[in-house]
Amino acid sequence: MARYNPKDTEPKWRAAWADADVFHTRNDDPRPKYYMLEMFPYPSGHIHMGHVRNYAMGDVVARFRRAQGHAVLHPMGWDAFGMPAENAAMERGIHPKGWTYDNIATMREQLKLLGLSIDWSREFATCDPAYYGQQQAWFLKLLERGLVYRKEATVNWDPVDMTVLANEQVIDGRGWRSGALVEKKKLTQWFLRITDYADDLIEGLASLDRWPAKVRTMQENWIGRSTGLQFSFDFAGAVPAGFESGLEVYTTRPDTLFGASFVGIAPDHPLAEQLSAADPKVAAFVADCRRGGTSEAEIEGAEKLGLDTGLRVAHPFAEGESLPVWIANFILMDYGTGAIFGCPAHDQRDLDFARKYDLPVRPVVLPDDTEAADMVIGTEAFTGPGKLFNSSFLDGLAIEPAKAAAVAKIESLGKGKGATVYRLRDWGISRQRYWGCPIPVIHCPACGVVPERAANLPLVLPDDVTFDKPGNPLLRHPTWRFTKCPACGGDAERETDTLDTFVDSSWYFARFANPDATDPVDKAAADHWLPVDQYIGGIEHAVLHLLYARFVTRALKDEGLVSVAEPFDGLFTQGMVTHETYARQSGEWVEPSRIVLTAEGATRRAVMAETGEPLIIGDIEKMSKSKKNVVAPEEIFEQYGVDAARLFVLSDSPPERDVQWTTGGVEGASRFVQRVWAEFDSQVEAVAATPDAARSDELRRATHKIIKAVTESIDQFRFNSGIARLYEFLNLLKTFPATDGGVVAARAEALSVLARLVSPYTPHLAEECWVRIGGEGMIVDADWPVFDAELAADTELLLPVQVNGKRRGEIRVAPGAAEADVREKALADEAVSVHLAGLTVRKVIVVPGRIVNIVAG
RNA sequence: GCCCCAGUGGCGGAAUGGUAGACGCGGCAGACUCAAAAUCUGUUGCCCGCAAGGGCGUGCUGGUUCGAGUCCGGCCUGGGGCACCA
Repeated sequence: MARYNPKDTEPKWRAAWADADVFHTRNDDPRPKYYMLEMFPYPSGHIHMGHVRNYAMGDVVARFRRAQGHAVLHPMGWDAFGMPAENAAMERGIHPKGWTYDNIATMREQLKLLGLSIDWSREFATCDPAYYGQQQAWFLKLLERGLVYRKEATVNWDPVDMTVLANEQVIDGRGWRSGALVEKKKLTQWFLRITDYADDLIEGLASLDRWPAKVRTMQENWIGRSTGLQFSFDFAGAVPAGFESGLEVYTTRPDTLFGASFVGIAPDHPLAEQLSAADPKVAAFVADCRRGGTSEAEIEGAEKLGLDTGLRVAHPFAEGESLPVWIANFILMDYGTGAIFGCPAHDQRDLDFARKYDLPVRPVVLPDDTEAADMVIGTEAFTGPGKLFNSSFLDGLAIEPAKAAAVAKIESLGKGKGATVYRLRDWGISRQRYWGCPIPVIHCPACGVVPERAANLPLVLPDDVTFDKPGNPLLRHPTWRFTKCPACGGDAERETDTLDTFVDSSWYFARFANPDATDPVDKAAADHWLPVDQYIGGIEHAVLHLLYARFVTRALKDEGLVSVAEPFDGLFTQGMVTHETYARQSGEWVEPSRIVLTAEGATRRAVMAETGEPLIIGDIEKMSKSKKNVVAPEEIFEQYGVDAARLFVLSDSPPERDVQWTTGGVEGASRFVQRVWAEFDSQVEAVAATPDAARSDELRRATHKIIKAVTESIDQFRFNSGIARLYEFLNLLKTFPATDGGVVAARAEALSVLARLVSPYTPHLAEECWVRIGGEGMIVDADWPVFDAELAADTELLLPVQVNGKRRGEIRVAPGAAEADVREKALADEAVSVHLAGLTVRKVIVVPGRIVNIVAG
């Protein structure tokens, strides 16, 4: 019996699949479609274990659906624009284009090693002019529709990457890629009007029932819709220039208007700027506010600061009453109107502010169990439910009706109206970088911003650029910038900003339907394939890529390019691959490949392989170069084979959770591969014998049960449980050896099923096994086994019998046995009756097919 | 601060309200071997016991139930998201 050698077998089958072009998908395939997509990779140069897990998962689903008779679209491409290519260019003097395409070539070969069922004929990179030219085409359509605009705005500037970042790309005050503290800068930038779709993006979430609730919640929070009232306060006394119609504020608590004790404006509110110009004291205060940092810790510790402007506004309801106008550092200009009214009794920030500056605190909401006289606000604002009091016409109303009444009153006074406000801002897409999709517009001194002519697309990035100086090389290019205005023909300049790479990845799934289309999207092909039936990727894109893609799909739909609003019908967010860390006493990290692990009982030790120097076993963390806890996929493939690696990353943890890479674990998977092969390889000439009906029946039942279990486990993304059942099945199969002539037929069925059930996980092994049992064609073309419901059901049940909730015995009964019979059998059981001695049976609970519980006392 | 998720053997984890710990890793013992590796077999939650057997046990705590890892209340710990968002 030969040991299974993946090094010989795996390349052979990959070549066989490629030769037969089995994974080529036709758009006119009449079978039901299934679009399986994993988030496409950035071509960093090497695949890592995270890729292995992501693509192995997708491949299991793709192969499974394929075997079930679907026309499966399973493509691959490259998210190829972006900073690292430019960094490489600056550090090593190579061109970003060459660097990127070289990396793609390397990674394509590495991915192909994984044996993925991918239609490589549809491959493209976002940096291909054929792709980004089409992106420029739809960008211009959106520009025409007014979904793209340009404005001066305070933006997030990453001083390390020297570019602007969108709000979604600033994590805790730092650039998402560089980790540098983000600065605020005023720049003229291009924006996509994602806020136009804010409502629709929230409403759409409800239909995404195959998305993790967590991602939907994150998007909902990110969009941050709140409903309230926007209205203006009339100035009482002096009226600042330009504010004749009053001061606009926004509130979600119009019911608390009678508790208002001040009005606050943001330090960068136009009124504050106007006052600064006239008064150095105000100017100094505003400058002070700007100095505050944006990081979490700084905001947490920041003290409330305010300055009384001396201006006053009239209370809209209470005749003759007026409120002071303060500039306050905790009010944000870019939310609502940049101005609020403060109700200290029922808002913690307002209360902190009021206590510091000695402003009145007037409670207007009374908790149901409290007397008005006892309602005292100390250092905590009351934000709970109750009835309005101290509030004139609102008195006695609960909060919600009071809100409605206040809004109605303001509306009838013509001072404002109910308003919905979002936390979401428009998507800033300008990047002051070279390696991205050029924004196809021209700045003409006479005509202003003029779109490039469609006929001139793709507007190709020039290759002859230099990276010897920081900043955008397009700005320094001697000729590319300078062009003629498409409208008037006069001298004009091209836009030198490029598009955020998240634009590139926000529609690629539609392009896969037909990557050669002469329009951005081949409508018929996209209508056939979209939406993606199953999308898989990391949770880190919950409010980045996944939100942008939903928005762009809607925009493209309104443009008539696609028919769906939601691009991804099912979403699965897979966990990361982690590894234990090892360090020398000095704190220096050590690669796993240089250590030896030993265990004695529960005590584990790590030492340097060469010197025996004891090491510290550290935390289990995401594989990263800095912690040196990285395991290279190629080395694993070389040592254990691709199948074992694929199997292990899916077998050890639920797919949504992190999986810890361990040598022992991959060795276990490798052992399984060997043991499966051994079962197939041990086939001997069938010995003529009388079939053993009982034993054959037992094996057949197990076989049909495993079909059911594995089918369901893939359906439900419970790969680890399904694999465990396969291990179990193999253990059982080993008790029906090939030499047993009585089970020849049942064993043949079991092997045929086993080969097909493991094929999504270990496709190379499965092909080899298929040949060994004389399967027809390649297993990749074989049908998924179907279980016989009768065989998959039990013929005899082993029911536990409890006495007062403790398990005391077991009885064998037929499924569907009459309750009275089960009861009688349970009471008669010897082990049970021992525990019933001296007790009176009060009640017998029979749960059919499950358990018997005897209550006795 | 608000919202969400998770806590089960030495480890990863399994368990439609119904035999807790499947399966794998690790450990221990044995077979094979001159020996080691590989492989195979057995065993492996904790405590008492020679054994048969018994007791305890799913973060803590209270409850619902014939029966709770699972449902409900309160708490603790860890992780994630949002956050001066009016």
